[in-house]
Amino acid sequence: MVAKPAGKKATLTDVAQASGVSLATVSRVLAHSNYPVSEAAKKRVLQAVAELDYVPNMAARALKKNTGSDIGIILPNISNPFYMQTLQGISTLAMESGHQLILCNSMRRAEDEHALLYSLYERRVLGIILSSVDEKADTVNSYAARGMPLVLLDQRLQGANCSMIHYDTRKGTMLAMRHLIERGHRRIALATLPITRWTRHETVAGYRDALVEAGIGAEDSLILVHDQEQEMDNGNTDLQAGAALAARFIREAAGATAVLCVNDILAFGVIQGLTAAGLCVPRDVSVVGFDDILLAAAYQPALTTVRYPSFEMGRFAVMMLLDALRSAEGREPLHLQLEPQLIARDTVASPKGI
Amino acid sequence: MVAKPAGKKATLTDVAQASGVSLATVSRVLAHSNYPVSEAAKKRVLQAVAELDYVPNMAARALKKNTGSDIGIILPNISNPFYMQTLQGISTLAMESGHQLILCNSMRRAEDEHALLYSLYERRVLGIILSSVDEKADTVNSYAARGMPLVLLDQRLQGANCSMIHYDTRKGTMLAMRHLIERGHRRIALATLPITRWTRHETVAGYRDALVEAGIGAEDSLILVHDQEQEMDNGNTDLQAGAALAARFIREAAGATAVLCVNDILAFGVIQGLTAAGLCVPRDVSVVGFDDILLAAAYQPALTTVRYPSFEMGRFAVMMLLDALRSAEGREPLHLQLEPQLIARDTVASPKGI
DNA sequence: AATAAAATAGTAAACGTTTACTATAATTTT
DNA sequence: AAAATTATAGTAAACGTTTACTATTTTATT
Repeated sequence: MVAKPAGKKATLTDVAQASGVSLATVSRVLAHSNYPVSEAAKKRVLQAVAELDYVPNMAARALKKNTGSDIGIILPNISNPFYMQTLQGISTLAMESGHQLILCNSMRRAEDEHALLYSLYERRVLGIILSSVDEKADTVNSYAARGMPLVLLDQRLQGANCSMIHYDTRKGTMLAMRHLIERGHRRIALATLPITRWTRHETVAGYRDALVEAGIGAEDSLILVHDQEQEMDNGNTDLQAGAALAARFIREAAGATAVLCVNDILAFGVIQGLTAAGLCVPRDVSVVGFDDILLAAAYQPALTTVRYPSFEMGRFAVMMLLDALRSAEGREPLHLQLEPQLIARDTVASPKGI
Repeated sequence: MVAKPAGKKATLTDVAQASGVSLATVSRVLAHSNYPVSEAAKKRVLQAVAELDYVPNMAARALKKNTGSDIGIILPNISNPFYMQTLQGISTLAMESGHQLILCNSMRRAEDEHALLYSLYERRVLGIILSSVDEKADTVNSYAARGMPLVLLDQRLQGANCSMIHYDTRKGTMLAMRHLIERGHRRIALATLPITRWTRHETVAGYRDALVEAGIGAEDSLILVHDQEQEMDNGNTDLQAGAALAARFIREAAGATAVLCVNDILAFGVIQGLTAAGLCVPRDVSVVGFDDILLAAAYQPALTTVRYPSFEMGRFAVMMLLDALRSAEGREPLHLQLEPQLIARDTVASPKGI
């Protein structure tokens, strides 16, 4: 409680001296070793600790034991509400299991991502949870080969030799498409961000599959991809991209009665753009999003969307990491796929005239 | 590039051996010391590093140099979009200045917060950015007295002996109130979460001040505080709290034409509750929020709110920390107050009949 | 009562760095 | 050309822990 004036911090040696026992005994008491120590000695040590305001030095411990207890996590963009939930899941489980989190932000730049991976490796983190912006698996594999446990978050990187966790995006997309088709929509647009990640490719595939399945046949002119550079990402860009895509929808997607948006924020942007142009959702155009972020339900009209269990994804990512740590060296990478769920709310209606 | 088979990781000694120079020379090359080393030696060292896939051990370095380079951050709830922006600001500046972030989640529990503070102290972080849920300043002060640089985020803790950064909440509240009053509102309710933190007290004070200023006079029956336990916070609670408060507004705030909500999410909840009860915003009731989260602009109707520069708050928090580190020991704690700004959008109208 | 096992305590050697010293060669300065 | 710097290299002592050994005492087992 009482703060020491200043000066150097007390060390184990100081405590040993003050309590009249050996260095080893002090260490045993303080590191909660299961080596037996008499109650008397324990008491004296604890008292000296309190008197000297001794605080263990984790760097020394980490050096000696040659292992930290931290988990590294690299995200491309912290301010995406979607990752927030995931981060909450990660943090919850990490804390429960006594690990601390080193949070890194790659800002969507592959070179920053590489630098961060390296610095996490330097720190000897236990493992790394990564949502990579690198489209090649080389870097990731080089760390995997060095024995660093890695979990790829929300993606499936071709040729990557590590565990991955992601959603069944194709299925999710089909869920959304069927929902629209069942309500009578035939011309359905897809509003998407650049198709780089695997998950986006899956979305496009699911979109086409559903169209074919329904006997409508795919028509790529209805795939609206937002090409604009996403340099400075202040989190606002998805919203703006949505508005821009709404404009293109009106111009280019003649006769389309519905639009599928690859995430909820994008959907909000689209709805905003549509509304600004005098169109009414869902009367004139139906809209479906992805993710089911917290605000999807609060939106007016409440957003119909495909729910991905983002909190759970975070928890599972940590679980996979811990599991990889427990089991011996040679463990096969795990692939986990989480199930999507359609949440029908108020942005979908039957097209006019039906 | 090439991964080593397995085995122990290479150390400085290994590199020294492989390159035929001394340990000291290797260290000098690798730690970017300004001690002169011949080009020839440097080259040989670098080559050996590549061959052995040597990676420095940060724990050893931290031990020897007796200082880490990490910044700790403790938030009560990561999944609040408001903190997200702040976190982005923190992370951006931290990264620019070469620091890593240890992210901790106190889950709104004071005892967890204490444990986290201790473990950050154990790690010898450079400083801590804290949004405390503890209403006493004792714990914080004990770390401040031990010389740990601390920045309190988004709050002003009475008697705390450390730097703080927060918004001018009272002014922000008055801004919002004046906006409503100017448009003819006379009976204005305040929808708030439990009044624990200093910032909430300021809100209430600002609310009363504005009412008095306008010659209306404060009437506490229009202050609606959501008392419910906020045990498990999945981020959804503010939304639900808002809906609950909307119900109370309708029951208890007879004749009120507007409601001020202490954050945007709460405002969304209130609007939802109001709408569900058949009331129209802003025709029947005007609503104002606080924070201006990303989605406030995208909401339908777009939310009128008081913007707090949350991204900047994050940046400033890191700046204050770095500043405290640069300047010698005895530095007075800083108090920084950020200016609010009213963002007039579509949830405020003149009351009916005017 | 003798022996084996467990409990308790201490000594000293790591862990992988950085850096204060010391030492020598190369370069300036006078 | 001698003296004073400067550049370069090496040795060895920390930094604050943990833990393998060794040594002693206590307790349990026969």
